[in-house]
Amino acid sequence: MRNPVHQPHLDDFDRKILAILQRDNMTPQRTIGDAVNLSAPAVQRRIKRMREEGVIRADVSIIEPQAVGQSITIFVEVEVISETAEQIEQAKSEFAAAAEIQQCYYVTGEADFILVIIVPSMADYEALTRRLFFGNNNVKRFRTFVAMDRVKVGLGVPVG
Amino acid sequence: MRNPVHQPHLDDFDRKILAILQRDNMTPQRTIGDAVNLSAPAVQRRIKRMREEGVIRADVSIIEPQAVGQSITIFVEVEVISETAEQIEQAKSEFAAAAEIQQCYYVTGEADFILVIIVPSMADYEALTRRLFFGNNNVKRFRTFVAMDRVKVGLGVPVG
DNA sequence: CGTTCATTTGCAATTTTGTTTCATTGGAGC
DNA sequence: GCTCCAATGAAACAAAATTGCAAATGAACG
Repeated sequence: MRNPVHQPHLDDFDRKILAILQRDNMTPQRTIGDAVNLSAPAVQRRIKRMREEGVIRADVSIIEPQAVGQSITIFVEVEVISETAEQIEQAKSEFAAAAEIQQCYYVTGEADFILVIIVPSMADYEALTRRLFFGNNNVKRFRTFVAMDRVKVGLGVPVG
Repeated sequence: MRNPVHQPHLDDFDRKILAILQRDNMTPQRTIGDAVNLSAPAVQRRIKRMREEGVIRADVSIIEPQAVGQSITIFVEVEVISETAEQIEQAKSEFAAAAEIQQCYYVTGEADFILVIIVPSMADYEALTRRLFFGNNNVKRFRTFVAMDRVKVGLGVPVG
């Protein structure tokens, strides 16, 4: 997979295929072909190309966290003290390495990082804060938001 | 798919299978079988069961937003004025319906909702704020964070 | 300790799906 | 109008998923 996504030319077929795949990537290519008016091989070639170009990043099963005992979703805004390139890179790799951190973004605004964390219990979250925030002397402060309802969860993007 | 996930008994096999699937759900069942020491049909039955139980929510392709011209990721904390059940439900369905809103959580803390938004440009975001926030008289205030780097993005959960 | 019953498994056969081959089509440029 | 190039569909082929079935496993009970 090529890493930088320059400006891959995606036509209408590609976009329709993507729309289907990001809803259900187990859809048979023949079915996709019927939906977009293309033969199965044509669909397959386009999918293969988009994978190689990095348009399609991954193909995954989405697991219900509750089913595996990870029932609490938490947002954290983290503000750091020093924002040198080195310190930021350090924080990024630390956050990226934590299994409990499902998503991590480096942002502008009143915080530096926003984290999405999944844990089995608040006790686990508390332990995590000790390890990740109190145990890191470049963290100035952090603010916690506990999710009561995961209203809409996904990684779908508008393609049309 | 059964909606409520009661207490599905997941054994070690199931968890190992899930770990593989949420990394790459195109892995052949035979390969999974080799990895977990089970025959392909056994793997397939377990996957089928976990789909029916709702342990596996969906199977999707992950698309690189930039590749489809959606290059800006934005976090928004939304605070509402009235938190009656009715008003909250109203807000939930409104946010859930917006294609630009990739994720929406109802949270405790200094905000009521946290949104993850994907748009092609800041102009689009500005238009969206007018429609969604300024055009909604139950929104007290909202705070915007623009993502400079998507350090870690996914929906994987710890299964081990 | 042995029997029974329900569940899960592996193997083999079948069906479905993915992949490759190859001749054809439809333009773009000359 | 001709050539070249890229993309396509039909058919053949390969690989994977799914099903049927008999055997193995394990727990409950006598």
